[in-house]
Amino acid sequence: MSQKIDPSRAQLSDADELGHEARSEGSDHAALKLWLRMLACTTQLEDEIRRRLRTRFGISLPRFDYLAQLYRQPDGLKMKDLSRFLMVTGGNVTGLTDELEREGLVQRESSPTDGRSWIVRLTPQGRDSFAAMAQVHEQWILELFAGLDAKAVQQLYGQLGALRVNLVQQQAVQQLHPLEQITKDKK
Amino acid sequence: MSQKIDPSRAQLSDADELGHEARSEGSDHAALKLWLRMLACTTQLEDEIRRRLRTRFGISLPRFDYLAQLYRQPDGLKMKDLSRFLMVTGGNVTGLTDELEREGLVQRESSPTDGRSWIVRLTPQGRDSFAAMAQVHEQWILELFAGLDAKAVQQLYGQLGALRVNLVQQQAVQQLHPLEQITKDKK
DNA sequence: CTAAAGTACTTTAGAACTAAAGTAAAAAAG
DNA sequence: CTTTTTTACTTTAGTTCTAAAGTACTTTAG
Repeated sequence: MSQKIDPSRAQLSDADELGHEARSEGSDHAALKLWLRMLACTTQLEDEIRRRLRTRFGISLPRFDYLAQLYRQPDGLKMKDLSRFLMVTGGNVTGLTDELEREGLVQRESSPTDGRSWIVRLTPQGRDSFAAMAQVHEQWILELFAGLDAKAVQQLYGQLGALRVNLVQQQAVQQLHPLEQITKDKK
Repeated sequence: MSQKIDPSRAQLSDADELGHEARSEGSDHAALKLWLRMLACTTQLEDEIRRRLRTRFGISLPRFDYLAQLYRQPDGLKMKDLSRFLMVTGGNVTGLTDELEREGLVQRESSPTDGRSWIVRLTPQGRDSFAAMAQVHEQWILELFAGLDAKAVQQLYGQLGALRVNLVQQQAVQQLHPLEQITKDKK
């Protein structure tokens, strides 16, 4: 039997917890509380999406992200660039590429200009598979964010942007998710 | 040499990217873009905190979360409850407990009422260690969120709360982070 | 009571990563 | 040129998790 925890029973009831939280305005620790709530929301969403990708398409989130990155690069990408875009180590990209190549979704081609590099590219099958998944994926997101109206979405987006500017300045670190690039391009 | 990626060079420049994002209001895919930005912010913050905990205190984020959960339970917790609160499997709690016990930060005691259960509790050393770490941790959060003023923090907090209500309703899933409970209790 | 079902923890195998070292090609420095 | 350094990928060992099965105790139903 699985040991996967049942989050529905975790901790106190929704109403109770949310009640407490609603009353905590003006108290100290505001930034810490915000951070912990952000973390909880994101973790929960990510786990749910990971679960759906697994059960519906039999694919892991890291592989989905990998394919998303290649999807917008018809000419393929060097593995080094994939590693940068996905923010993972080169060793990880090697392993993912091995698996996805074995499954026929991507292919390695040796670079004509650099004997050290591989160019990785979606196969036609990989392109079709990802296109189908991306469409369903976006529907899931719309559904999971249905609790927020358009105005709240825009506000959140803007505030998180400000947060990110601060992080970038502090850490000289910045990274976009592959799908964010896709949506940007679509206008 | 390490292969850890250098996110400062990843993708396009900050100004370029953020410029594009600023212009994307009113476009389609708003929820998807919000989600991807949330994910990017949270991942970045989490990685940074993980890194700081590692270099400053030599502790992993999962262990920090584990200690945070016990910190507010002077009478200890059953491992089963720890597993629920931390949203990880029982096998994971077994492993973490083994390590933290070996390091002298927590101790197992057999439950007087249930022969199957262990009660896990911080040792005095564990309590002192965590208290010191938690204080520094909160300073880090204040610093990383310095880009947001008090009003923005409250707005974000509220909007994420609404998002969470929706998630809870959809999934019957709900979970608080251990530190969020701590701050709630402190008033 | 006793059998069946459930629960708490542990163990095992495996997935998805990282850091660090290894190999080979390219670029830079002399 | 030739040497040194850097770069692109791979390999290896180790970490942190999960799912599933195993063990032992407890609860429930007859």
